[in-house]
Amino acid sequence: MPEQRFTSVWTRESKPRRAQQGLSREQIVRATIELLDAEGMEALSMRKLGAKLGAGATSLYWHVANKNELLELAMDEVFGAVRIPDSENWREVVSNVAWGLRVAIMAHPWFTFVLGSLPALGPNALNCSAVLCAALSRAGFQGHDVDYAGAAVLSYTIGATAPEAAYTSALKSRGITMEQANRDLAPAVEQAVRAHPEIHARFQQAVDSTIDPIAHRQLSFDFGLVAMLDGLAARLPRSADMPANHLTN
Amino acid sequence: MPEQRFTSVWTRESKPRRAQQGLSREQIVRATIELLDAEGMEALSMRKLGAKLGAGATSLYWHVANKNELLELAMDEVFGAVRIPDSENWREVVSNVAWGLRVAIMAHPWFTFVLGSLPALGPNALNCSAVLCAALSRAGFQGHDVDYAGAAVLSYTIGATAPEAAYTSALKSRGITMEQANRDLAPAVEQAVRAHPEIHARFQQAVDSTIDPIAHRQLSFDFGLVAMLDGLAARLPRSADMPANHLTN
DNA sequence: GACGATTGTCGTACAGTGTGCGAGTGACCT
DNA sequence: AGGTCACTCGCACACTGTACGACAATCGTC
Repeated sequence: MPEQRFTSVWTRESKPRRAQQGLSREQIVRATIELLDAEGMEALSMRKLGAKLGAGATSLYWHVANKNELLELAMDEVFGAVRIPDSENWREVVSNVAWGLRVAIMAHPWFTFVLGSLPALGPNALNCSAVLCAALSRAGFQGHDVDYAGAAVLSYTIGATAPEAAYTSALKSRGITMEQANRDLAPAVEQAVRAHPEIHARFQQAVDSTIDPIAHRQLSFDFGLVAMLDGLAARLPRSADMPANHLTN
Repeated sequence: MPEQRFTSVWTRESKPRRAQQGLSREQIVRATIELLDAEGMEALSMRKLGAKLGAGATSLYWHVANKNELLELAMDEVFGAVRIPDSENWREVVSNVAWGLRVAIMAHPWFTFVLGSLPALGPNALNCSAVLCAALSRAGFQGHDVDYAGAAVLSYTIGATAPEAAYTSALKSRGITMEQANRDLAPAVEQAVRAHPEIHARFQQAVDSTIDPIAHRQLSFDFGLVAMLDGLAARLPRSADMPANHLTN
């Protein structure tokens, strides 16, 4: 049996391109993202995408090996949308990248779906990593710890945002408002809270509607991010720079 | 237009069940997990699942509303596989739950895929949350901070493990060994590292094969987890309990 | 026991999917 | 002028989730 090779958009050299004419890979990826944003993950089909571009479905296969490659490209584009801050303060850099990534993910909820199925090896993903690592390196981390710390921040950011994006996206794709969902969830939540009194706030938005759920989640995200940064800072040789002075009480 | 309602396996009361006969929901979920484990996400089809159970494909629809519900159930089963520790020490509890969840996810790589598309509202997911929150509450967190801290740990754990599981799963489903993948990735990695010298360790497994990649990732996971726990501990009123004394240097 | 209601199974069918293949088209280079 | 590429696309195949309605089996009630 001939052993398979590992392939990804990022592991093959690109084909030579003729002068601009008709479809281009960039154009296709852009259309893919538009379609995904507008109609969600399961509405994306090659035929629909082709139609949107005024082309046949199979024409796309000249520019892209398969649908998965297309998704890899789209995912990396989201990583590319993260604005990279320019600052000397490592906490500021790391924090801004994390927030930027969060915003990008929330704007493209299908992102977490793709991330769950395909590895993220694109240049923009690597760049996000690299920016974090550079800042952490300047902060004083050394050796493997640089990568570990960078991965930790990235992991937290993605892990915190993914379920949130999945949820809002699930609502949107079924055409349900958040109020309606909260109303539908209310009995189940009530029962869950009765069984586990410890988690009263996690779903409190569903019962207590005076709290803005979006603000609530931002607070939650910030709490974890600050904790992570504090934990990292404590690892630095002399951590004389800046206490944890953030918007959480 | 009649507004849609939000539905999930967990938001509808279960049907009355007659005495055990033929298919059962538990049996179906078990078979689903077996099939997913063995052949991966995209190999799961209702027809194949029916065949595996010696039943027609559409018979399944009596016990389950649709494929998504089935995935929700399977996902919650994974949450249920996390062994809940019994300890007074909050760090031990939290740390063990995090590691347990990590192990469960790695054993069922399709998990992160489902998590990316469907919200996790099942009892076992809630229970994981609740156990964490209970420990954190005993540790001294109060009010919303309890939930925030619990969510932070869960988020980090999932975010750190998801891409890893996705990657190994992608390899497995294409029948590629890790050595082969590393070989295929090597040129791309080399180029990436040249462009971003900051991230030399993230892919070092691909070049320097003397490091066991699995151990490497465990170290990385532990690093972030300890940082998160340290950051949380620092938030406690009097953090006189136990320094960060773990396997990282 | 009889009989209607409920629970459960399944064959068929429909609309739609990703993508392999091979024929076609036009632009470029020699 | 002729050949070689970069592309586009129609067709076809195997396969998907699931709505529907016809069946069988078992139950509660008389």
